[in-house]
Amino acid sequence: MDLMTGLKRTDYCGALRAEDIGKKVTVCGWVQRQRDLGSLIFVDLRDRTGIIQLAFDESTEKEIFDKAFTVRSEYVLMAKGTVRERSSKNPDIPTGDIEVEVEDLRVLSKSETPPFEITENSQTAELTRLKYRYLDLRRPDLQRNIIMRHKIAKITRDYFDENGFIEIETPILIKSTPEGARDYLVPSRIHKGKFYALPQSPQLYKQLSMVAGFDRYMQIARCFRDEDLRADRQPEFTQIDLEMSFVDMEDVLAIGEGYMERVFREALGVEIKLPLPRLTYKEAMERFGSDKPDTRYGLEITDLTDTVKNCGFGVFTGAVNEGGSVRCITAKKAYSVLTRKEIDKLTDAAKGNGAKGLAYIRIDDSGEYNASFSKFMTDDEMAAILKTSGAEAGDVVLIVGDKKNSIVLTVLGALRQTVAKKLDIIPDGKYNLLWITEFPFFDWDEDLGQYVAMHHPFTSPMDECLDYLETDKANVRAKAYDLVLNGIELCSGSIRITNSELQSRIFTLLGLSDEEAHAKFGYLLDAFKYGAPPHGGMGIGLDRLIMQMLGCESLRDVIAYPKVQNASEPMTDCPANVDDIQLADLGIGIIAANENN
RNA sequence: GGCCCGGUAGUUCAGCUGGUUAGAACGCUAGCCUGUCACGCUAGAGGUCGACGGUUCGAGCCCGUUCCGGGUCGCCA
Repeated sequence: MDLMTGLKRTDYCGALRAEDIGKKVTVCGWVQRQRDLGSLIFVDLRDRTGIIQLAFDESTEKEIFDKAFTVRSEYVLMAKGTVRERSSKNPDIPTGDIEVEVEDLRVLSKSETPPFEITENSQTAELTRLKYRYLDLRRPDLQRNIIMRHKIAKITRDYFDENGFIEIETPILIKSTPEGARDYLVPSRIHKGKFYALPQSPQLYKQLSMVAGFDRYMQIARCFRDEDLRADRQPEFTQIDLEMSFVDMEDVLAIGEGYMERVFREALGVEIKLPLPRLTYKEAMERFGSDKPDTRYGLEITDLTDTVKNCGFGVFTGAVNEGGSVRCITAKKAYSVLTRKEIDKLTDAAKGNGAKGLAYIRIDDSGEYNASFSKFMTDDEMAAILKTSGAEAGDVVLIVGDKKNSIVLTVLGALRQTVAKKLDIIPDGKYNLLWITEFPFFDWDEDLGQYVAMHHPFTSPMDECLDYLETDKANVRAKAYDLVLNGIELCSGSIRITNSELQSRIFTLLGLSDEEAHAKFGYLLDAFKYGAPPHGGMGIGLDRLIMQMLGCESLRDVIAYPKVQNASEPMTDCPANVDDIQLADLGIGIIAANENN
């Protein structure tokens, strides 16, 4: 007899309620726990909706009771019976008023003792959980996360569909364009020695879809980047990719904002106030020292350049005289937390970020201060710094000066985050979304010794910058925008270039000859000869969005089968060696095989 | 590639200044138990202390190398 013969599930475990008392039900799921009281056995049966208690009484159904006796954790059961009121209720679970008095029990599958308990908030090492990800995913918190992910994807498709977007699948095997992140390469059997690449994003295909006249495109697209991992970075990740024709930046931002409002409302019941705040890149850097500022807390950067430009401390005046600046953050009520020892740690971190050092003033609760540089300063000069920085009794001022403004700002930006965590001033349950606009078009690459595109070479410069593209590259700004959520870059996009003259000007500025440009992106440039509508778009990091919405600390908590830090997957043990026949088929030989492999 | 943190029963951890047979809790196994729900009680099994090498009369502990994991910088148009 087939295991399922004669039985059909009528209800999910967690869906049963007191209203169902008296109802004949059939439920199935996994054994959370079996409690054997002698001549009475209880089994908690779990499925994706929750837990229902099954009750077995030796005196009424001996044969079924004996079967229940053998049941162990994670056995798969199907049970038919009658819902009844419990004689002692459990107020801690939604089904705690009822239980199923079992009349037919089938063990559909046995289970070995699992390597860790299937419970919420597991303390088990993540590596162990990832080796047995199918068990880890049974845990209620991960079930919730993955189901929420489904829900968000559904809201996403609904929203963009209602706004006239067409979902188009773009290829996974594409041509490598070795710019930006490293590509994952896929060898070709038919064209030995040639390679496909996995897309870092569907960028060029979505622009081609605009040329093709689809007008509004979206895709929940898998993207691949062969770079090192972080808590918020996986080598393969999912992006809500979109592109719109006949629009300017405001239209794209409006669609993006509308999406955020919708997804937060429908998935979390959280209202996001529109329009979202905006900061230019320059403002964001000067106030927060970051192009993805966390605005849930203050601790903003103050410019001390004017205050210290004539002071007695050579480090400060030197920085100012060489065209740099001196700036600070003022940590309120930080005297007891930011001890000398802590500041030493911060100094090391600041040096790691490129600063020469870190100056500080610590003010105790009586207003007495102690500064790392006070012996170089007059009392008036110190007083001026305290006044500009807004420091009061109990505060700590952290000061960085450098001949390069970018170093001063990024170092203070990093300190700002570290100090906020140490002071524990970052509020929970807040979703601070904001746009960053007017990104620099060019970025100076120290290694290459030339300017490269900060966003990508198809990004349109701002109209007012067109006059000085060649003469003042450092000040050219782009029609590029990011959406930031609680200090994480959630989304990035731009208005694209559709004018071929401008595009070739840009390629020239990036040191790309016509031939090179054509070899790399010829199909796009050709396409633009046949009527390209003005267009722009963006990509929204779906994994990061879900991670933030659910308050998770790692992308691994919202991706069903994630990779670990060395880009491998512990469950399947990939990547793995392949046999020589496969390699021969592809015309590939391994040059530097690791001896340990 | 750099830096920081970690690796001891199945799981989470303790293990002193280097000193006898490496402990606890949970889980697991067996027995008892009629209203449990983290059931309770009794007994039991379970360890290459990540690996290799060194110092030492003696190493879980000290040193070196290495592997693995986490975080981060570089990197991520």
